[in-house]
Amino acid sequence: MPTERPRTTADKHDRILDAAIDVFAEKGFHHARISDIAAKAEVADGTIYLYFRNKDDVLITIFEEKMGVLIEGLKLVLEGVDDPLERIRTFARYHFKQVQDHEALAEVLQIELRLSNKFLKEYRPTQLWEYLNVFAGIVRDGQERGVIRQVDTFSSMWAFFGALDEIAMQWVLANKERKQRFSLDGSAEAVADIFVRGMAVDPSSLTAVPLHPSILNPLEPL
Amino acid sequence: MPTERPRTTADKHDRILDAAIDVFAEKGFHHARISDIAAKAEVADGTIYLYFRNKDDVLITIFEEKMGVLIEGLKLVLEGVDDPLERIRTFARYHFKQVQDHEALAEVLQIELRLSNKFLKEYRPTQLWEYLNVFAGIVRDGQERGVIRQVDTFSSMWAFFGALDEIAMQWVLANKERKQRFSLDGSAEAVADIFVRGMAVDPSSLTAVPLHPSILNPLEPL
Amino acid sequence: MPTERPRTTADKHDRILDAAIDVFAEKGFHHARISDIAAKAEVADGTIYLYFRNKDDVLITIFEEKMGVLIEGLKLVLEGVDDPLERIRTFARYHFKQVQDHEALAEVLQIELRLSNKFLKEYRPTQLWEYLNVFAGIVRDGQERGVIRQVDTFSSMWAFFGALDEIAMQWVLANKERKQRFSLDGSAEAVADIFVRGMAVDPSSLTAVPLHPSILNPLEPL
Amino acid sequence: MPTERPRTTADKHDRILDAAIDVFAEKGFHHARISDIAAKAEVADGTIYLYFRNKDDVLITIFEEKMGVLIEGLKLVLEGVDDPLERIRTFARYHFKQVQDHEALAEVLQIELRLSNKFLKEYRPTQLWEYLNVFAGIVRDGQERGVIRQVDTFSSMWAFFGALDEIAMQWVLANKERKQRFSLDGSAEAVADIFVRGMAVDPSSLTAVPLHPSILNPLEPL
DNA sequence: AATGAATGAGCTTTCATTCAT
DNA sequence: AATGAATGAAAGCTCATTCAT
Repeated sequence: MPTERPRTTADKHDRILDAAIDVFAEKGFHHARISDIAAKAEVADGTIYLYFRNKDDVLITIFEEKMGVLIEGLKLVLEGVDDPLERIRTFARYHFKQVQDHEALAEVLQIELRLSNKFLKEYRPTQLWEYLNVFAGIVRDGQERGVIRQVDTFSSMWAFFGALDEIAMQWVLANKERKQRFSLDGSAEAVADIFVRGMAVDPSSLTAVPLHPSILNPLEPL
Repeated sequence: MPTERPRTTADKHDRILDAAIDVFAEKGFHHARISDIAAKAEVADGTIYLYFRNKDDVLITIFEEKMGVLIEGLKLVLEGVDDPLERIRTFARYHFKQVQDHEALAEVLQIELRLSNKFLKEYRPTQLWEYLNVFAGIVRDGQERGVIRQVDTFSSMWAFFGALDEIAMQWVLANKERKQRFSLDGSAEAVADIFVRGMAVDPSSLTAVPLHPSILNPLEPL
Repeated sequence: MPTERPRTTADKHDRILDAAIDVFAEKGFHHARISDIAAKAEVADGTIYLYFRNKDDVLITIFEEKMGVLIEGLKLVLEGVDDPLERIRTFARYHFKQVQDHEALAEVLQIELRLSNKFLKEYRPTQLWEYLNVFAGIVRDGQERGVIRQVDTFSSMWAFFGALDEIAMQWVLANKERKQRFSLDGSAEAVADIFVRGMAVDPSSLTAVPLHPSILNPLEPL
Repeated sequence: MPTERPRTTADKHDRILDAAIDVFAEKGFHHARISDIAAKAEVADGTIYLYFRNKDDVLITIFEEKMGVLIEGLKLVLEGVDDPLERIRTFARYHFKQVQDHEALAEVLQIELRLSNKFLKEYRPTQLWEYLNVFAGIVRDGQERGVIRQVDTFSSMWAFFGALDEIAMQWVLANKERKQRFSLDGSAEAVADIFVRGMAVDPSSLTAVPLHPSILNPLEPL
């Protein structure tokens, strides 16, 4: 099976994926050529087909493997937090932290991923569901503990992810100059605050969070 | 300029656009051929280039014109509502109502639009900003009236849109069988409730909204 | 017959031809669009087809009509010259004078005419043969009068025309700056001198023509 | 760079070029399809783009490479001739010999080359200038030796080339039947004789060349 | 006679994928 | 396992020409 990583040359698999992330981020999935990826990974074009079924498979593998790492990391940071409401804030902070730390990957996961019809129409993004399931778990736990309202799990988890995702996309799409005035940290607090208060049983008990304006001129199109 | 509608044959412009919405929704932007659109619109391939510069222009025009209509409609329904918090609920209901009533258009606006690199990387979606500006206006008004907290406008508006958009995408991507068990109406209330409570100055005054589970098996991947 | 000029609107025929000369000269035959010609002639695209069979016909008509005028003019200037050798010089001077006075037309006749496969492979340029026949007549007359050697008529007439044509093409292709340093008048004398001496029975009787260098840096490619 | 010949498959480059010469000669540059050339060269369409940038590049490469060979050959035959006036005759004979020996190539160089706007308006035919420079060199040498008059180098070299070129074109354009009655050898002597006598310091010393009529009915249009 | 909107045939070029070495 | 030359399908766009008005 070509997708399975040959042990002896494990680094080629990763070199191709890393090259693909850069090329996809720079040119977009559809304009990225296999030969671009091959050149950047310093392998022959044909070699890519020893490790991946096709171009779509490269994209999907990026998604699977990188999401796997993200989920691992997410679970790790959540281990250190007990309060369900605080865990929601931690989730939001973690999400934006990863976007900032892995900008090219973020661009691919945010944007280019959607460029693959294969992905949107045939592929079932299992890993995305697992990522969301972590949120659903927090909510269920909070409900059992009586600190989170009986909100609709499906709607709230997709709403939460959609909120994070959309803001991340705005950040990814922002140019350099605008990025400097764009505080993802501020956005993390703002979004988390809305969801925490919106889902808490007793929002009045929450300490007021000072306003962290995420960006100047919020209504000026990018 | 080819994009300008010749007065004498006004309907061809619209016929092409409507055909394009259907074809884009069915095949996706990249797999849709100009000849598919032409055939569905019952015009010659070349005729499309009398009305639009190129394939991208067809997509962008769909966006511009249809978003314009949506914004008009949104403003209209909001005119009948005074309370800022209730206006937020109205916004969410309107958004999902449109998705349900114009499914093919929704699919294009949700998904295919993003397939165009042109759109994401060069085009500035002014109309989207105007759509969001309506939400920002509600928030500012609510803050002046003292019913909405001093939330970060930029983060909250994109979070709100991202939440609506993501749920709408899940609905659009759902198959028939799953769509039947998927209540967008329920989602509208759920999402609106989170944002209203999350941004309200005094959430405790709000009547408890009964849970409308939007979907069964929330965690079963589509 | 569409090529026949309708008497009532004679000017449209000419306006189209003149517009076509300019457009062909500027863009080249193959890159010139019928709509370009129509726009410049201030008529509708379809109108051109009332006067000409097709695009090729426009080019061929330019050739036929304009060559006709050139032949008329050539015969006129030759009427005033008796000596066969001097008539050859007059021919050369006339040829280059026309090129200079009708630059766009020259460009079309020199270059664009050859772009039409129709012209080169199917069309018989009768008018060109008549133009050359004038030269052949001069040669025959000179031979009868005993001042011109028994040269091969066919070779000498095409050689003469080729010499004039090639130099004219270099002038037409030259840019502005180079054209200023390029004396077609000088070239006329130089070429005529070679042919006159080359074909004269008694070249030693000819007065030496002072050198008129036609251009500086003769070997610097255009 | 695709134009650079990969060493391992050297013959494909030449096979494509030779196929292109035949196809261009038969159909003309504009009507020749890449797929025609590919079929004749027995390669895939795409393969052509591994060796050439585009269709224009195929034509230009034909010109560059074949002219290079012609220049080599010209210099070679001239090496064996010392007298400048005789070298001019040798040049003319060589030119027409090549036209006869490489008819398809001649047709492309004569005619189709001019069909490419790229060639005439952007490309600088350096090799053509080098070809002419050989003639200029003969003239300068003859002038130093005192056997050639102080003729204008630029005018005389283009006139000489134009004369050869025009007669070659008439031969190329002639049909089979007419070609049989068309003696390029006779034309070579006739043209050379005019130029030699026209440029010689002392034409009277030259032995009279017997008339070789190049063609019957010189004035009957092809 | 004149218009110009509409037609649709036609073709270069790209690039994911294959496979002989 | 690795290479990279070769393949060939696929489609957006142009523009000469037509014809209803």
